[in-house]
Amino acid sequence: MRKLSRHEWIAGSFEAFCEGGVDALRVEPLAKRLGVTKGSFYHHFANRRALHMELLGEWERLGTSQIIDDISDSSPDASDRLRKLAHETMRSDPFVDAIETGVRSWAATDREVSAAVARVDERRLAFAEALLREIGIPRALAKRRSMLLYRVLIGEFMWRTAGGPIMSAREIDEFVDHLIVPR
Amino acid sequence: MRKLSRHEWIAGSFEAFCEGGVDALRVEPLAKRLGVTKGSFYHHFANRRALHMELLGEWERLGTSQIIDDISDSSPDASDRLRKLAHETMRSDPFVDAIETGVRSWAATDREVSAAVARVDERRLAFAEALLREIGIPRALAKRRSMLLYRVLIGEFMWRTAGGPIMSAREIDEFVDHLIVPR
DNA sequence: GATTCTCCATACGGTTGCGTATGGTGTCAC
DNA sequence: GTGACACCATACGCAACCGTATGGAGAATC
Repeated sequence: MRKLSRHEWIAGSFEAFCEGGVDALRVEPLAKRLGVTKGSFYHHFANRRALHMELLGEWERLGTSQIIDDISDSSPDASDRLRKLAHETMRSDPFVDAIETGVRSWAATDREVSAAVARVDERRLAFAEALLREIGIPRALAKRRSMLLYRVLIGEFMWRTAGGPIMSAREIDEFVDHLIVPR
Repeated sequence: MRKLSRHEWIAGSFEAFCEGGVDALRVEPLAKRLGVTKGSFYHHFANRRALHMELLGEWERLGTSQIIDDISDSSPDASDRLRKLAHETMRSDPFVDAIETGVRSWAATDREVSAAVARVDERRLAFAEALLREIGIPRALAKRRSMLLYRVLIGEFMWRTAGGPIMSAREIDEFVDHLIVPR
């Protein structure tokens, strides 16, 4: 008899989420997928919603700290770090694409989710804005440019998910060049 | 006894789609919403999928011609038209936001939908690219910049749907300025 | 006013999924 | 080996929804 930990349930759910969004997070199909019955699920989670919120929380935790920590001490030059941030986040990764677009789509019909997305967005934007200010861009302009960067990033995720061509390194560089120009 | 035309069904479905995405396009809830029973639905449509494809087709038809026709003969100056295009498409309209994000989210899990989205994207991109070329941007650069514009647009839709601040006129202008700079 | 056609209500069977209740199986502690 | 505990299977009731079958109401046609 197969025995699963709570974490194995979460990991399996993430996979399912990537393939089918929230709608794929159904107890019985997940159980079948994991080779158990829903008896296992209801041992680990109170209900369906509990799993959803667990995944959302996980996304929120990883969604900010991960990349930010990675970038923060990569170079003493702020524009290098910004460039690296752009390349890292734009890097094509079907797993990341699916999660980011999935969560954002989900947010459209769920207040709790959109609140989490808003928190993540805020932290990511603050990070990008701080980099731009360190480069020497004045406050208001840095704010606008960081939002522009973020819109491009979200657009890129959605775009790739729909099957569009990946943003090339050259495009990314051109774009970063524009962001860091003093004006 | 209330009698509905096929078109009234489609219009009502669009509303529901704006509020809840594809998932809200369910026969019985829609019927209740429209004040009839599903007997009416199955008189006008073969099945649920048929309605979905009808709406998708409608979106594809309107999604391109609408704005493009509006812009095409608005000014003799191409950069003015590009600026107008940016402002028009970025204009905040909850109805448009919901549909654009809803269709794009839907595309993530449905081949037929993602194909339609790809066709619409292609035509919109071609239009923007043509404007940039008319302005004098060389072919390859115009292609990259039109894709950048489009990513920002998609990002803006998703961003607003999640509750983020609307892109200001100033931000749009700054961005267009960057797109039309000769380099 | 009988016929016909359009549109719809109702009833039905079938599927999928949620959540609960209950008991079973394996694994430790001792 | 006997509790105790963690984990799971099974069975159940319930709800939502799909699609079909059938007949009825109303308007139009003649």
